[in-house]
Amino acid sequence: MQVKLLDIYQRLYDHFGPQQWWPGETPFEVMIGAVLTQNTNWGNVEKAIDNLKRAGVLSYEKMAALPAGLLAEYIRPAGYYNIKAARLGNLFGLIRERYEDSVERMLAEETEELRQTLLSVRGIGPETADSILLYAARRPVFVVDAYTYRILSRHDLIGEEVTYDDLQQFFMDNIEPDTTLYNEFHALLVCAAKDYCRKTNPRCSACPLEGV
DNA sequence: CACCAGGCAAGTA
DNA sequence: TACTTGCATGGT
Repeated sequence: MQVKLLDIYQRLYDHFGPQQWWPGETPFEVMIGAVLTQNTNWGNVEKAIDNLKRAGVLSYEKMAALPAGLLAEYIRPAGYYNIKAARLGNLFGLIRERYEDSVERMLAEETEELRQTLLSVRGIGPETADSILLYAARRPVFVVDAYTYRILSRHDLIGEEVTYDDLQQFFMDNIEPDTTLYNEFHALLVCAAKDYCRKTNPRCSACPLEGV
């Protein structure tokens, strides 16, 4: 492709500044947030995580031992609380059975192997798996989401038919592996989509990507 | 009131 | 295979 992705990144960074996404205190907290934020506003996820913190159960050992119904109550503000409680339970099952109850051992797994393993968990799809890899395990893995599609297609940079893996590969083929850069770029695309590329606002006015 | 939010899986034909 | 639906709270 002719357009330089780094040019897009630079424009967005100049316009919006650093985003400092996902400032969780531990990789475990970040991982939980990755599941809770599925199709959900981050503000609601913070409420759920705050519930877990105040209850003193925001650790693998404590959370994995909770009855499903109680876990669901804590994460209620994040929405879809029953299904998310089940999904977290599935993730804890993976940690128990494959990584000997050790989050550290899981996060130390080789990147591609860990990605495939995460994808085998019911309730963890590509975006959640890659968010865990990038934001919790700090691997240089690009996270694609609905906003990534929307922005690139609105600017005629991709076709409507590209898959998640296509788009991820496109970014990773054109940008050097860099965890911090991938982190900021993803956050900036979300930021731009919210401000200029909403579903109800197909024509961007004052868009920082005008003319790319 | 309607619409949206940092998805994913199951059901239907 | 290709669409559609369910899951659910909270902010604008």
